[in-house]
Amino acid sequence: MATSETARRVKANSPAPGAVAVAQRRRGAALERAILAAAFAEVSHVGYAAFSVESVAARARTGKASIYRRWPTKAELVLDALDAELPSPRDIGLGPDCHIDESVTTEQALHRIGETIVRVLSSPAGAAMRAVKLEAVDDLKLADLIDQRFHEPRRAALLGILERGIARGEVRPDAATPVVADVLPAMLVHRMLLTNEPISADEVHNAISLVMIPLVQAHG
Amino acid sequence: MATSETARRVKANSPAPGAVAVAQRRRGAALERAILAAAFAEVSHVGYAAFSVESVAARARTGKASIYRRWPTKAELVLDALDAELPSPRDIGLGPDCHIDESVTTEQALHRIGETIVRVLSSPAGAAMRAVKLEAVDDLKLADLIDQRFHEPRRAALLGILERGIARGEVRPDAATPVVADVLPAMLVHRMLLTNEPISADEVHNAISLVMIPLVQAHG
Amino acid sequence: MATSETARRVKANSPAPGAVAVAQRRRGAALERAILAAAFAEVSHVGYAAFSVESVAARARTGKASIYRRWPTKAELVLDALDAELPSPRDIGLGPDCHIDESVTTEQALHRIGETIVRVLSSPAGAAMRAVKLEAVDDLKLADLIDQRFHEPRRAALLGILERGIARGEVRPDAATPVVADVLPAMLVHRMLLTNEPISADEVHNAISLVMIPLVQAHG
Amino acid sequence: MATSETARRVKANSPAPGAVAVAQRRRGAALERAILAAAFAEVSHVGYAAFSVESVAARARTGKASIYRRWPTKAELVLDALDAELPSPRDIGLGPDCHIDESVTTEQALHRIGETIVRVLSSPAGAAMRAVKLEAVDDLKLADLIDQRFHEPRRAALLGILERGIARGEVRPDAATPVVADVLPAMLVHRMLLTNEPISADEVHNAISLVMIPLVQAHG
DNA sequence: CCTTAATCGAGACGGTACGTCGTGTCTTTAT
DNA sequence: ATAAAGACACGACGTACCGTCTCGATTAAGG
Repeated sequence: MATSETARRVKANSPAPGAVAVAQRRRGAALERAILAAAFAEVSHVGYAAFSVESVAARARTGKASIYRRWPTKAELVLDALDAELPSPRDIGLGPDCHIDESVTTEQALHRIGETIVRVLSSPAGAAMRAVKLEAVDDLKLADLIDQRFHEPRRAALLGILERGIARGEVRPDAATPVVADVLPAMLVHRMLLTNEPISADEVHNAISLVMIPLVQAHG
Repeated sequence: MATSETARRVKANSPAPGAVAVAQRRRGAALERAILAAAFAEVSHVGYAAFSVESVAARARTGKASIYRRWPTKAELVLDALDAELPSPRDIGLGPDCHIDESVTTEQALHRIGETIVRVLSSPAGAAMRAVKLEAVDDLKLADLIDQRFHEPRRAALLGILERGIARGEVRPDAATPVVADVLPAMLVHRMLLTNEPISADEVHNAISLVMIPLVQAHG
Repeated sequence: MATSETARRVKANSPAPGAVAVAQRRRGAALERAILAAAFAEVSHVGYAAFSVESVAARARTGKASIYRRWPTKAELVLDALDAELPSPRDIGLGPDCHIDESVTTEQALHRIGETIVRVLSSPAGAAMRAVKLEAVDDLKLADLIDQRFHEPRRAALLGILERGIARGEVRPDAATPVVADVLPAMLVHRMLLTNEPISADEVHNAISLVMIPLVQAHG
Repeated sequence: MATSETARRVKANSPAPGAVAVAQRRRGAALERAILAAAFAEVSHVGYAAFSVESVAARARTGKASIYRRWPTKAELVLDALDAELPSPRDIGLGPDCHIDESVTTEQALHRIGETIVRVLSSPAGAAMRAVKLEAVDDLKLADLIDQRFHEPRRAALLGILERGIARGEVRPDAATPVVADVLPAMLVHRMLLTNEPISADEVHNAISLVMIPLVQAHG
């Protein structure tokens, strides 16, 4: 039995009368983009908890199967959606291969990256991202994915800043390690998770001047 | 009339005719404890995401209504369950009035506290706690509760260690601030959330020797 | 993960503003009747092939689970729905304990039952019933069920008529067997299945006068 | 941009790189035969209800389009499959021109034909055939095709036997009518559809000795 | 012989329905 | 009154097929 001797439906198939072109059936990358955009919209509007594959499919005007074919879990779908929409380090001029102007000091660069982290975390997308981490609590693979996608680039950007600082004599030579590079994001994320209140500019300033700078500065 | 001889009838409500005594019906505090224990067991076994009120009710051999009457949301139920089962700060040697032996250096004390944090975070209850924390993203009350219950004692303990270190001349005088005291927990929690893998002793060691010590040490 | 941290929806729960009474939630027999009525309506309107549990649930304003709790398969649901709505032999005065007027001859009684069979088979419900048999082709249990519910009563009614005929001297004494009693329904059903055209009164007449009467009549 | 590194990419379309030769692509009649064989296999193995075009395509190692191009509906596909695989009337000794030995009585001939009907109906193909027949309830063309292919030959054979019986003095002169000739097939088909259990030799015997013989015999 | 047009194989696509599960509410029965 | 049990209305889950469609790869035929 299983499924369907589902009545031969009188195929409507009318091309949405009024539509200019028949809205070509999308496939491949175009469809993928549409789904990701819908997923991002969905997660921004209703949040992660209320997020459903069903709604995304409806919003993207596609079938659930086309989504499940690409993303096995809700978390990975949301992750990709965020990835496609959130600014990457490069977008804000801090990517590993981005040139930073000579006049910018290490401290200023740290501020810039700190503010970006805070801004992203504070957006609706940031809330979604934190929620995805929830999912990752019991899911090693997902946790790794988040690390690779979100944290690794920032870690690299920070490492780059530290190395540049060494070259400029502002940072002590042994400070450019991953452990040190993780300190700033860790503090900001932790702070956000703890109190769930907006992080003020002062707090970012404090984290940098009271922790990062003392930690890395050349004792010259 | 000939109605539905086929229908699978709801089974007669006989109270398991073999049961000798019906094991006294619990109520009030006794019932509450049973539910919390079941919730804790559930969250430890299947994790937070797969946690369901239905399963808790089954495990506690009670009805869902008895649970909903007491806890409006899953998060609060789990939080209460954790609260009831997790060791208190004093139990793990982090109480504000716990004495540290003279012979212990600041670095050794930091190690001790780092290992304690890791041990608690790594337990099943810790996993649940992390999940509740992330769930609490939009819930200030929950966030505060967790902060007060889990993080505040550690912050206090760390501040105590730093002040003791200043007295012993091992720590520079201006390092005993809440911001600095939060660095170690932040790093460990962040690390845990990121990769969800067990944190090795080496990593704790690194966090302390590469970050905490350079950050706080007196420049002799 | 599985299901739902499905957003705490702001329960509308408004009792259909304007509704006189809150339309008490149905249960047990009342709900069952509503479902069967909906199923019958559905099968009559769209036919068996296009019949879906989903639509029945919608029409009966209940959930699918309440249907699946009672009927494991579509076929059994339809069967029960038909059973509840179709006339039983007793309804048409041919039940085993129904008294038949003295003045009615065996031949007339056979006509009456033949016409009833044809009428039922020709109704939308009859079409559905035939379709249920399709399902039964690979399903022994279902086939038995159909036999018990639909054919056994008619067989009994026919046997009753034959026995009455023996008492009246119109039927030879050894003709009142199940095999003989099945001949008329078999012919009519077979004829219906074969050509799918309406069966005329003449055809029923022929079946009776050319087959049944010669088969059972006393040779006196 | 950083789009969906997670997305499970459609696998590259390489033609199974280990396969030595790609086993010639079929078309036209050869392909058609392969599809019909697959459809027959499918209907024999899983039955008519669970039959799916998708499975047939997989089994025949072709695409769904190649099937839909040829058969618009499941029923027609199955019917053609049966048509191609089932034995023709002549193969089973029911052809109009098959000679019956002098020594065979009418009763013996009826037995022979009854057993043949039962054998065919009981085969997997017979089950499929019954299902198609029931499916054809609303499809006159299909109904006719089945009638012509399966029932007409039997009716003719039976009429032949009855006429031969008249000539031999075993059958009363007015019994050789289509209505009478349909009685035996009707009973057997009906019996099969009803209970879906194998029909024993005894049952065939009963149908003949309790119904056919009394019905047709000369009263001499 | 080499195009060129079919048509094949594979499977993505937009859908519908499946049967299951968990939600939070409600009802019933038995303490 | 409240506990236990579980039915109920609902909505989403992830899967299976539907019938249509697109996209190379293969072929058989025609120039």
